Amino acid sequence: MPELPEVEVIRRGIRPFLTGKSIKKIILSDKKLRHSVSLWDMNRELLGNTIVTVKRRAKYLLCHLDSSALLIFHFGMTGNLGIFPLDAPIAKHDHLRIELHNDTELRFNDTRRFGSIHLLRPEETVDLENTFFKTTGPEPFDAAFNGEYLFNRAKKKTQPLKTFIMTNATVAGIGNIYANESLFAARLSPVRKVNKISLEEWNTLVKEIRRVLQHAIACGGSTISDFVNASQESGYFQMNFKIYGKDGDKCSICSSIIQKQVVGGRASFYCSVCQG
DNA sequence: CAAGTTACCTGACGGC
DNA sequence: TGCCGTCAGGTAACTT
Repeated sequence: MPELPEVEVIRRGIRPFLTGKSIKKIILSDKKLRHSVSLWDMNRELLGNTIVTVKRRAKYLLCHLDSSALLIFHFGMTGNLGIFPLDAPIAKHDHLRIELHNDTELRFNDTRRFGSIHLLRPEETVDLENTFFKTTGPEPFDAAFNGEYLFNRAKKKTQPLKTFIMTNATVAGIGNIYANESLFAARLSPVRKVNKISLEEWNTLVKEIRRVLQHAIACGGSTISDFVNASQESGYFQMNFKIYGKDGDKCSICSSIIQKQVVGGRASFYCSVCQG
């Protein structure tokens, strides 16, 4: 379930193996992803071109080509990218293989196919923020993401706090796990109505979201479930969750029993004492 | 227009 | 043993 930290870890993991490499061959599986690209379009925009930078925006990974074309990956629930020797066995659910000129291969694997692959032609990449990312909110580490921004955005809404921060238009990259962890760190209840949150509380939440995400990136991304880091070694660092999946356990602050409740259709974990 | 619900997928797991 | 229901959650499309 790659959220922002996991995508960032994948990016850092594969970037050195991709930059400066040109694309020699592309192989697609016959399975459809949530969104995918035809082999014909891939070949036209990618073959013979060189990857110049690997970036991230929200939970998307962006491979910029020297032609200015852009190959974009979203990992959905179970997606992953890795670099392999050409003769490494093909895994079940490998949906895209991009052979590079140095006889290595970038492989996109996605068991549940909630992931997506997008390809933008050079002329489509000039103003990404107003096109592809038109509805995507600020990055959590951007100055634009601050207490005042959240306060103003929330004041006319009645949503639960957790749903609000998981909405990509509010802030990019926060999924269920880090929403739970950030709210616990900020001592805020997931079910609070967002129009009742004070500016001071929003400021605290911004600070805690950044701290939680930064910590997760530093831990190499979480290794929960089927996330595997870019070098394909499962779990080299394990993020220690304080609240996610801990229902029935004692709160690390006050020893009360951690509760589980569905909020906005998603499993939510919280301490009813600390996050009153 | 905001907010809530469902569809898309596979695999792991628990109950019987 | 094996069958079935449930759950996991990112996002878009849908309904209320």
